[in-house]
Amino acid sequence: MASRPKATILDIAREAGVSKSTVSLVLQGSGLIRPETALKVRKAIEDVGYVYNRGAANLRKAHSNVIGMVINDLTNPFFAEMAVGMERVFQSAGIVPFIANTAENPVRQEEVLKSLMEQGVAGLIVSPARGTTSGAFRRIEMAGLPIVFTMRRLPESRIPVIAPDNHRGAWLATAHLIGKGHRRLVFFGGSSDLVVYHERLGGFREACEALGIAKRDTLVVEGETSRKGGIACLETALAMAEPPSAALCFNDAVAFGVMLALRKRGLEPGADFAVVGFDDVIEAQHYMPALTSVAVDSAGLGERAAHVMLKMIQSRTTRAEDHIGAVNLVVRDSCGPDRRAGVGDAA
Amino acid sequence: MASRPKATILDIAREAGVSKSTVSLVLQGSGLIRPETALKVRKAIEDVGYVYNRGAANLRKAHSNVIGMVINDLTNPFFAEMAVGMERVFQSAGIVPFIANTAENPVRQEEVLKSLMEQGVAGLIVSPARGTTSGAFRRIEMAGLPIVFTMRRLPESRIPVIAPDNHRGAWLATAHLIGKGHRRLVFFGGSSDLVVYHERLGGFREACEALGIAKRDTLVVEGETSRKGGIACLETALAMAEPPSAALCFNDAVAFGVMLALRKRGLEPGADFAVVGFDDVIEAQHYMPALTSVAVDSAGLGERAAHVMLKMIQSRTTRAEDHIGAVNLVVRDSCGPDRRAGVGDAA
DNA sequence: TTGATTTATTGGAACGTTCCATTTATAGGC
DNA sequence: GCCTATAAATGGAACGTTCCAATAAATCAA
Repeated sequence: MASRPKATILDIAREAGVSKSTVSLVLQGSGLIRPETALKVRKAIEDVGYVYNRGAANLRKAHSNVIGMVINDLTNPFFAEMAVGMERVFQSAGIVPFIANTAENPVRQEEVLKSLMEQGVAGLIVSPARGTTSGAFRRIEMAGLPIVFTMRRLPESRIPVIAPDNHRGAWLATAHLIGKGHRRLVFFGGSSDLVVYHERLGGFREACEALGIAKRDTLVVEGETSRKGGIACLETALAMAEPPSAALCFNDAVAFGVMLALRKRGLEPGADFAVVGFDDVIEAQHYMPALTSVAVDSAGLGERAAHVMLKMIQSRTTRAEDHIGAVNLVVRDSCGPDRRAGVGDAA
Repeated sequence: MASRPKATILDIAREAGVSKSTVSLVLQGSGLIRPETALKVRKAIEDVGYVYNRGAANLRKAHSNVIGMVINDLTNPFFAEMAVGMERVFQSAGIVPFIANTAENPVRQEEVLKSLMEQGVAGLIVSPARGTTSGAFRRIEMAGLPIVFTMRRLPESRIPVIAPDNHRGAWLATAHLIGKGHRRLVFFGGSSDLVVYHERLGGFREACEALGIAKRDTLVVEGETSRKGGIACLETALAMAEPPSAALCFNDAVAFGVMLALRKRGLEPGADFAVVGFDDVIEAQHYMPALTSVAVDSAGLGERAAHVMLKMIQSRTTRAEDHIGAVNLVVRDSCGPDRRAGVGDAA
């Protein structure tokens, strides 16, 4: 039963009593073949259990129907949502996306990209792993393969990027916190090797400055962009001589960690300490308290990225416009007023 | 800049002043070539920006290094965890897993499987979409391609399965609830087109029977295996003339939905209504209250599946043993005693 | 030196497709 | 009947690799 010699179009041709060219034509759905002949061929295909060999085909026509999707952290629901958005549009274009996970590991990313290219993908959608060197995509660009970045950009690369308006999102969230009466704020999580980090932190800082928060009252604690990182961030913040009363978190995962750590210390998120997240993953609305977060429409960004990729493939170009997606702050229950100041409305 | 003609080993050969065979040998890391020659070749490879064409190679050697991983719901963190487990072991074997999502859609699944096969994968790890017909994998079996199922099995298929001990897990969870004094229990979520459903429901029923719960006190409410499904389940249960006091949920997503719906009605999960989940995803421990759930070690199952697949590929067989993974109940705060009975300890 | 042995390198056929240029069959016009 | 136009089917070269058998070069034994 194991591995009989695979059937080829020649086997089908023999079985159906036609030539290999005819079989090939049928396979491609050409209208040149008489319907009855096509039927006969299709039956033969079924009978011999034929599997199309795309590798062999690509040897001639070099137009594969798969695109690679390289993601830095599959366990972050945010990326899963984005992936689903992409799949929606690719499906209707007859393209199959293969997803590969890099787990934030540049070495792994290198392997994965290599493998995808060797496989002859038509294009690449990449959310680069942290610490990716700027040369990592040189080979891909050299090969003239369409590529777009999502969510993250590389410092000095000219590869098109599809990402949310991080700066604005952070600005909005920060303004919200300040509006609630908080006067000593902190930015939690992320690290400076990420461009996104600078964008979000920039929005935070500018909002603070614009709305009259003193420099010495706008704090920053770097950390992992995960629940664990959030826990650690809160610990360091509370250990300060003069702790902040509100935090903007790099993403929702960090915010969840912060809320968790607050609870562990007997503090109530929202009432005793305000926290706002970034990304607005589905879980955000289901937490207790529900998390105020910057919605980035991950599925929409995924769709957008897919469309850009499609366009690039069709027009065989390697250039495209950046796309900065709109964001909006979803206010829920995780940011009450600053207790000490006694300003603002109840959560 | 766009799409120059791609370099082939012949271009490299010319560049390096050797034959194509030599280049091929270098590419495969053969020890037969003189180190200096190899170096010269590698330099040429770098210079011309060569990309290996695995499709062409597979035409001859038919041993690809990619395996396909077909998952029914990428947004369920449970599967992402499993995927990560698999990747760990594949990576060290030099195999690249490509992930494809079917979104519980059998038609989509068909397309994805076809594409993966055409791409010449070495094997397939599949968590079948709900409603998959038993014939869906016939072609794959005919082709003698190694395939293993994870998490779900098909009614009468002989394809090896890697899955948790659903029956036992449900039994343990049910016994726990009964031990807490509950006397009228319900099973929430899932539907009978899933084999897993029958396994878990079976464990629930047997435990009820064995531990003296009357048939008319063991209820069942089918529903989607999602948060939304959980919400719906609770609504129907509370609308009953004689509502249950505790629920075993098909999975954690359903349990989260149930807890959410309880809150909306002003009921406290754990105190007013006991709920236990299944899968023990990471979120379970972070919910309020923390969810009691059946841990299935998803990453471990993923690793297991990967190992089985590796073994199948090496021994070029298409058979393998099923593997039923151990489960254990993680008791947290979501199951207090039955209030009405006033039995058992405090949560 | 000559042959035998080992070490490096090479040409050519094969893999399963596509596609162009042909050939063969079918129909239409007179 | 023959010629032309169209429709349907076909053979062969090409795609980029691997691998076998063969050659060329280097080393050794005598």
